[in-house]
Amino acid sequence: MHPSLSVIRKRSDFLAANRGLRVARPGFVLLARPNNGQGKRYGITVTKKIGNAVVRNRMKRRFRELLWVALPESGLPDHDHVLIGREGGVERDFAQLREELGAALTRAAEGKGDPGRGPRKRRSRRS
RNA sequence: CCAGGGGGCCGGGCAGCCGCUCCUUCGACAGGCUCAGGAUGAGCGGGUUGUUGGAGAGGAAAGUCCGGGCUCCACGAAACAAGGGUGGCGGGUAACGCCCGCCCGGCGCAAGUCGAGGGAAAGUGCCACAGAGAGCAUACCGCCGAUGGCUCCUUCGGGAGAACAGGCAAGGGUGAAAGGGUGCGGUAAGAGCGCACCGGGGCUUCGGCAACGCGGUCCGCAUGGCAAACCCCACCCGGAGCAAGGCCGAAUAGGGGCGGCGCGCCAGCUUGCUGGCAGAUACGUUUCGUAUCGACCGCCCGGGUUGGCUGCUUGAGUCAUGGAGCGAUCCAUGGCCUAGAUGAAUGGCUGCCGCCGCAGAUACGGUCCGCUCGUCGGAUACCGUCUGUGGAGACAGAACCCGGCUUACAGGCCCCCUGGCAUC
Repeated sequence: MHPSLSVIRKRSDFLAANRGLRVARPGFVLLARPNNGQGKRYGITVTKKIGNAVVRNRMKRRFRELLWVALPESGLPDHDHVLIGREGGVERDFAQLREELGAALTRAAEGKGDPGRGPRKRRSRRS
């Protein structure tokens, strides 16, 4: 891994990223949010809706490769970057995904995100 | 060759570029700790980064259905009860609901395969629908009507008829199941009523560790099914799980205990310190002196949040050889070390080979035909071979570790067996 990168490990950070910039692309959704000077961090979310463990792991591995290449060059400094897998992301061409991620990062750096999902119903969690 | 049965194994390979995790060799960098100290130094331990060498998902890693190891908790021991599980017999095993062998029964020509396979005269309950009748069985259609009565005839001996009483359970019909089966005799018609064979039950010789089997003998033999309904019998089982459990340091808030038990007044200014007086405790034989203390401090213990380390991979391990056993499996000797991740590594991209289909080329090999039987001549694109092109690539990702079971699975390989056909 590139020395300037680190991994997001806390659930609360993932939830916080939801409130940041949001750029949607056919294979994935990019979330970006400032993190108070903790450097460039990344996280990957692939839900069970996408497929079984094999499919999910493969998607995570490909996304990780993409991020390792793209973030040191064009990532947003001191931001959390979260990639959310979407249906079709596994079959999508790798080079195409790379271009789309670059475009998404550029767009996020300009501060332009897609409209968010709007206020979600809060589900009260036990524990 | 065709059809079928059983068992075992594999489940892509090679290369290039860029990477990940864990060990390992040798450095570099900046900290830390300990020892010694004049500087220097010696040792330890991780972190970052480079470098040398190495390892890195499955047969089901899955479902989490059984059985164990390990850990903590509970508990005098044991028995009983409750609840759950298992259920032919013997063996294997750490153990099992697993495996092996055998027995019995069903299916199949056979190889084989399937079976929760203890108890139904201990008791309770259920047997829907259909059907006349379904558990102290029953009589709808039917059969008979010997016997008694009725009608008719009579040579007065009796005969014929209908089917009232009554007898029967063979045949039909219903059903998953109708109170042994087939046949002969028997009878008015029938019926284990009698007999033969088959089936069943009791007792028993012999064989077998046993389940059970072979035979003998007695009994004409009403007493069904469901126990995956309750139940009875025999045997087994404490609970929770690696987020188990153990350890470590720091910051912040802050609980308990012990000790200081005195918590005050005055002045100065740097506004929380200094000085003085009073005070408490200890010591010194005294009104005195010295030391310490002074509303928060010191020490110890405990809990919460977060992080790190450990548990963590050497184990009922695996391979080879030899031996015991029909086998599951066990024993001996020797070799080997074979993933340890934690928002979770074991990969990303590309090329070639291999697999399948289609098109084309080739008479080199197979194949077919002919004779002069040869290192022969001819035919043919069916197979091989070569070229091009298109496609398929399953089920599925370790999470403390083992033994099983179950379920999913593209394609492929090997061995054994059975039946049929052909040839010798």
